Amino acid sequence: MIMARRKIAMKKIENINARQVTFSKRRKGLFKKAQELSTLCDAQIALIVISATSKLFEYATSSMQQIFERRNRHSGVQGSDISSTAQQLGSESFDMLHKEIVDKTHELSRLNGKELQGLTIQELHKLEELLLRRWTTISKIKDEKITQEINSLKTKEAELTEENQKLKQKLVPEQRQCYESITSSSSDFPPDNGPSDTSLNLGLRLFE
Amino acid sequence: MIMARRKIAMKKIENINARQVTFSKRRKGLFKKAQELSTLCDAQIALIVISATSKLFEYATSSMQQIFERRNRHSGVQGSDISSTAQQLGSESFDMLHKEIVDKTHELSRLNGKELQGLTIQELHKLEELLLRRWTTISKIKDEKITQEINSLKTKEAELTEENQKLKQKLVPEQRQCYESITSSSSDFPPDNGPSDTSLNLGLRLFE
DNA sequence: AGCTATTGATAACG
DNA sequence: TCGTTATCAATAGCT
Repeated sequence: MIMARRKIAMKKIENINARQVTFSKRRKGLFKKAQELSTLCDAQIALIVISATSKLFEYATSSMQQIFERRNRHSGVQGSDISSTAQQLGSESFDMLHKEIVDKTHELSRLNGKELQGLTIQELHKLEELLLRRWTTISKIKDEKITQEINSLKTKEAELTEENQKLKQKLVPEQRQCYESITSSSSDFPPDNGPSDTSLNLGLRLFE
Repeated sequence: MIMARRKIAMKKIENINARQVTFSKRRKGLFKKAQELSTLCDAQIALIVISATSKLFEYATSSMQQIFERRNRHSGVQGSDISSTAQQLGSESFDMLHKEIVDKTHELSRLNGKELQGLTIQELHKLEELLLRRWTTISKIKDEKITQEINSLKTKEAELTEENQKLKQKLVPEQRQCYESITSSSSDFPPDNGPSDTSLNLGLRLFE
């Protein structure tokens, strides 16, 4: 590239002001290109840019956003049965991933210098891809399971709420009054905007 | 952008062949732009692209690697080394997995086939460790969130159940009977038959 | 921030 | 996939 009125050398722009301007312009262009590539070719993209002045800019397609999870959630939550289930799930996945990596490594070891240099690099790339794919797969499966779990709980909640309503209707007015407060507190629940989202939506979203 | 002989609509290219070609060209262009931006403006950049067919491509400046290595070391505590401006600007726990993959890949790429077999294996082991650590971290964060969500739902459920019981006690025996079935059905939960396995097995085989 | 002269990127085709 | 080329897009230098 390099363009317009005149070419510029492909080296660091020394003039601070000019560099700043170029950074702004090119950064914008880069992000646009990234977004277009993802749209046109259905690719998953993550892009992080940090300026010389340490300003951070990032872009990620939704599928990549999962990975941008933030850790600002501190839960003081004790392990429920479900919690341990989740942990278990994690361990299992972990073990499988680990096993795959070990196997792969051993297999590569067996190649034992017989292979070309290029092939080794190739294998490395394969491994790398494999790992990423593994991670993605596991992550996805986990999400699905979690979503199921949560939906199940929500369904149950709905059932209970409904039963609740029915029961209340059976009560005489005087009795019902005793429970008014409880009722209202439990019926205004987190706005159920499409089940399952809560835990999966915290990615950042740029370009949307 | 959109260019050349004719403009193209900014939507997914349906023709598979054309999409593949465009992906190749644009990806190349995008990486070039990224490289130029980093050179001209002394910016730190990490870029990961995954094609619709799950092929992985990435680019990262070396300075980016250092930053993330440092950040990863402190990944345990959120506010520890956040004195740096870059981290203040948000996304402090940004995509460590992908970042590390990128870093590692570049490191490995730099070996450029010249290295000994043993060293390659070493690198593989490093990569393995890295990925596992990343995966674990992310998995943990997610589990925490999930646990929170689920516990919240469970609390709600308990409240409703309790209220339910109270309401039932207010009913005369004949009425109560009508709801016996509902109660029991909603309390026994989906058979949690060994979570996660089925779906985790669809992994690809190695060296396919 | 805007404005253009230029150069760069690339869609269509071979 | 690779090369060519007509066009469109990005942007360097100025204001």
